[in-house]
Amino acid sequence: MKPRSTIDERSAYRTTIPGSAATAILDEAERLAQTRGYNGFSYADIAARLGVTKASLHYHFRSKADLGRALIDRYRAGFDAALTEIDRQGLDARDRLRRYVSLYQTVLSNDRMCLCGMLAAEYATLPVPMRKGLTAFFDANERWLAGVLADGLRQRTLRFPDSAARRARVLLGSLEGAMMLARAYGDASRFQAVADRLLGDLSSPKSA
Amino acid sequence: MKPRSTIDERSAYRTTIPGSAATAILDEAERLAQTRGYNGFSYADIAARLGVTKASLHYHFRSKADLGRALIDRYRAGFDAALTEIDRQGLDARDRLRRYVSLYQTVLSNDRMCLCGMLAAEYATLPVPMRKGLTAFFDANERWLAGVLADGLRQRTLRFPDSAARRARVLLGSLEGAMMLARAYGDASRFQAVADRLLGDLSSPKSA
DNA sequence: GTCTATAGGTGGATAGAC
DNA sequence: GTCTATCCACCTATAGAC
Repeated sequence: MKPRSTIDERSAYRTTIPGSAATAILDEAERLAQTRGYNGFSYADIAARLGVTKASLHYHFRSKADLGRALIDRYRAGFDAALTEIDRQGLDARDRLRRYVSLYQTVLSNDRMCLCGMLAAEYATLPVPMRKGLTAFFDANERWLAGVLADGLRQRTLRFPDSAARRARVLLGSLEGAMMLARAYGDASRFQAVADRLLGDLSSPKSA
Repeated sequence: MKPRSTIDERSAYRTTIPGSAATAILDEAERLAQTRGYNGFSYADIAARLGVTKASLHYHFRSKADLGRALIDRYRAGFDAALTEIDRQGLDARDRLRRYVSLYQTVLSNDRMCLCGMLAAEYATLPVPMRKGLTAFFDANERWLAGVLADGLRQRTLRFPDSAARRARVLLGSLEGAMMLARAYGDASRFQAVADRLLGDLSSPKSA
């Protein structure tokens, strides 16, 4: 049977898929950054885990700043995709928020912190190129949340006193903070309890 | 005129007050930890700022872990004192919460993050002796907040659907998270806006 | 693309003079 | 209490062989 293209053919005979080395590096760097922070891991940590030398890491990511930037870019893309997937399912505002919270919960259940929440703490020490990506990530989260909240207001499935944009900002900070503290306590249920209250605040009736 | 004691006499002729070296070290270490994190500063940073050598720092704090622990202990004591001072003034629950928020705002206006919120991000990399102090700090904050919230509930100056203890946990995480994000944006007013909403949620009437 | 080898710097920490 | 001098581990990064 003839392969449909040379690209497919090459793939079939390659033991390592294209970019897999870079992907493996990013995977391990992401895990380390989410648990120990950007200043809390080194090329040596990644190299040891992957069974390669530090020098080979520099072939894929010339500097640690480059690696850090790639980390944020990929994380951002994954998050965007996850939000798009939530939007695709035709859920109401409350269920979309629940799905959003479950993204955090998944991260936390792997003993990790949100990558960008983690890096926000280290902001002052980060290479400048990494900083822009951070606030862009938070801005994107706020925009998505504001859209969902505005939708919930229109549909009367959510209720809150201020604007959707303001409430989105409150929600984002609260979830990141709750996540951070839950991780320090090593107790993911602590996050879930707070998140449930935050969502409850948006849907509970104003009058008895 | 005869000094009342040799202790007083010595003090009068001493150019440096007792423990002032240790205090200066703690002051600078605290500033660095609040802006750059525990893993983001070194003995060299402190020594350079104070115009002494690294070796002399080790005389006062044998290891960086010792310094880190002293940092948390002092921060905790200062916070306890601030909360006691708030309680001493006979304010109602809402004003006590406003004063509590203003403690955060003061820290933030110096371009700093709450020391313990900062260290919470680095939790996995911290020397074990430092970890206990962290959660103890958060526990104390939650207890104080829960007390104020319960008081507000009794006085009917505050209103919220769940228990004071649960709401205290929501509030603490939300304030720490808002602080972290505001600092990344370099915008203290961002924190204030969120804090105002969080407090507003607790006092706004449930019915129109 | 991965290796060996190494450069050049900084980390926390200690010994011993003053 | 502070200094000089030093240790050794670790850091990011590069050169050049394979």
